[in-house]
Amino acid sequence: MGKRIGAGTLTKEHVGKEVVLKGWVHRRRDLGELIFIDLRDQSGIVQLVFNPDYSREALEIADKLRSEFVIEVHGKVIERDPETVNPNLKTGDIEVTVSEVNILNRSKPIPFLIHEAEDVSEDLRLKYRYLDLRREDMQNTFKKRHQITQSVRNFLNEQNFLELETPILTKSTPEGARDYLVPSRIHEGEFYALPQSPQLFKQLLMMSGFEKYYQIARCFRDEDLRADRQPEFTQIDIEMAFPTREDIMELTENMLKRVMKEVLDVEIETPFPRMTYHEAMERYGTDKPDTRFGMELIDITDIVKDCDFKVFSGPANSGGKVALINVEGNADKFTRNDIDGELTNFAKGYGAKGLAWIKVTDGKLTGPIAKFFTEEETKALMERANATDGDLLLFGADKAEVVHQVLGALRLKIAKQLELIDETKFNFLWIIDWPLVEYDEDEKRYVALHHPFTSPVPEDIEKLTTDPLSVRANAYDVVLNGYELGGGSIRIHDYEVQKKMFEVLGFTEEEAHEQFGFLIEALQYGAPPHGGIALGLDRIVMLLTGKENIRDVILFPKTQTATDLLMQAPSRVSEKQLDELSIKIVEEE
RNA sequence: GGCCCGGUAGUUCAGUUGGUUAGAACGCCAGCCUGUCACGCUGGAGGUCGCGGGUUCAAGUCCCGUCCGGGUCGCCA
Repeated sequence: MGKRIGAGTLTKEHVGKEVVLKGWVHRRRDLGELIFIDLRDQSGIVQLVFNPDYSREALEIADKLRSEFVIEVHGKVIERDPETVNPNLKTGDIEVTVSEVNILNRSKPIPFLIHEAEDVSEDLRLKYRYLDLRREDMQNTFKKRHQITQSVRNFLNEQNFLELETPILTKSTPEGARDYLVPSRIHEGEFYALPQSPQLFKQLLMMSGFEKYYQIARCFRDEDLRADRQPEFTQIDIEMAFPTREDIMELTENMLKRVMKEVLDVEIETPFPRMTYHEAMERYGTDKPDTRFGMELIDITDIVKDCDFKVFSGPANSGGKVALINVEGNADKFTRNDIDGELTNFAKGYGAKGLAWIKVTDGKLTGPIAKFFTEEETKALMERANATDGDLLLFGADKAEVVHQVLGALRLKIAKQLELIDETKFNFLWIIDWPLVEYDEDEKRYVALHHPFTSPVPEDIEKLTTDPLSVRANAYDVVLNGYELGGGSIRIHDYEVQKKMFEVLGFTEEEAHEQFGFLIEALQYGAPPHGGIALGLDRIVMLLTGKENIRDVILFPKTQTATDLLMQAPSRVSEKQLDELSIKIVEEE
C-alpha cells in the first residue's frame, strides 16, 4: 500500500514508480481493448492507461467507469513515447498504467460536464454549485482568494495588528443600508440586525485600548444586487488608534502592494495618485474613475453661454453645466442611427433629456446642431476639445450632477465598446476631500456621505453648523480600475463634534441617545483619536482574477433576487418556529 | 419600483411570413474499435418549446399576464 499522490504532481521524476491515485473520472476514451481515462483531483489531471497486457481485470472495470465516478487506482508511472506526448497537459509526457482500480463512488449522469461548465447557464451552475466548483478555473479562483487573504493577514500581523472578532447579532441603527433583521425569541417583538459592517464595534475597540485591529469580516446589506454587489460580502476591516490620514493611506498602499506582488507578481507604484472628489467628478463624472483611458469630460459651459442652441445656452446660464467627451478618431464607428438610437437611449437612462453630438470632418463641425455655433464659438470649442478630423463629440447639458452622470457613463460604455481599455493595467488611486454631507431632497435633510462618525477635516469644523455642504470629510476612498475597493476616514473622537454631527443630520438629542447612546457615552471616557478603512475583499479578488462578476469569486453566491439556488434559501419556516418568535405572516392580496 | 436582454432535448443553440411529424452539435444508452487525448465509426433513446390565458382554421413563432435568470436606474452611510 503506497501513499496517495496528486495526479497533477506527477512528472518524469516518477517514471518507474508504483503510485496510488484517487480522484474523479474527468474524461474517458474507450478504444475497446484499450481505455484511456483522464483522472482529475485537486492537483490536476493525469492520463490513466488500461491495457489488457497489464491487467485485464482493471480494463474490465474501466469499461464500466463513467464521468465523475470516484476511483482509486494503483499503477506504474511510465514515460510516454515521443509521438504520444500531449503538450496540452502538464503531465502530458507521462501516464499511469493501471494494475488495479476500485470504484469508490458512482455518479449519475451529471447535468453538465465539468469541462464544459464554463458555457453553461449561470442558474444551472448555481443550482449545482458543487459541480461548477470542480472546474479548474474555479479552483484557481478560490486558491487565489485564499492567497489574498493570507497575504493580507501576514502583512497586518507583521504590523502588529490583532485579528479580533465582533458580533454578528447586533443592533439595528438608522442611516445607511437596509438591515437584515433577526427576530429575538426571548424578547418578543424585538430584533437583532446583522452588521452592515463592524463600524461601531471597531471604534469601540479603539476605545477599549486595542490600538491596531483588523478582521476579515462578513457584512450584510439588504439592498438590491448588482454584478459587483452581494447581500453578504466580505470586508478587510482595519482600525487604528492615533493615526493620521497619511498613516492609514500608507498602510493600505503597502498592504495592496504586498498583495499584488505576492499573488500576481505585479509591482505597483506607491504612493497612489490622489484626486479630490471634486476633480474626479469634473474630469470623469464619477467618484470612482477608471483612469486606464482618457476621454475625459471637457467643460464648455463658458463657450456656449451665448450660443443660439437653447439646449446649451439654457443650462449654461442657469447654474447648470455643458460638457463633452471627445471620442477621438472614431466618428465613423457610430452612425447617426447609433447615436440617436442606442446612445441616446443609454443617456436618457441616466437622466439626460437627449444626446447632442457633432462630428468633425474636413476641419469643420458637422451634424444637426453644428449650425447653431458662430465661427468664434466653433473655433473655441474645437480648441478646447482638441478636436480633429474623425472625432465624435458627445455633449451633456443639464444640472452638473446629470451631466457628470451621463457623460461618465457614456465614457465607460464607449471605451468598453471600442476596446480602449488596457486590461493589463492596475490603476489604483485615492479619492480624497469628500463632502461630509449632502442634502437629501426626499428626506429634506442632510445625510452623511460616508457615515455619521466621519470627522470633518480640522479646518472645516467651524462650518459644520453654519454651512454643512461646504465641509470636507477627513475621508478617503481607494479606487482600482473604476471600482471602489474601499474607503475609510478619521473618525470623530470628540463628544461635542459628534453631538454637532447628529444635530446636522437632523437627530434630536433624544433620538441620538436612543440610537447611539452607547457611542456618545463611550466618547466621554477618554476615547482616543482613531481611524481606519474597510476594503471589499470580493471586489479585490474579482479584479485580481479578471472576473467581471462578484458571484464568480464567492463560493455560494445569491442570485439577483437574493436567493440561493442550491440551498433554496430563503424558505418558509414552520408555524411552531414562527410562534416561538411571536411572528405572524400577513399574506398580501 | 422602472427600463433592457434571455428562457426550445441532460447541455449549448437553430427554428423563415403563424402552416405537415420541432432540428443540430455535445452528452446519454447499445455495438464495434490497442495509442487515444475534443478518439473514431454505426445505431438508438431523449421535448409540458418556463407557466397561465388570449387571437387564429392553425401558435415555439403574435398579444396580455406571470415566474425564473442576467444587466442597469433608483437603492447601496
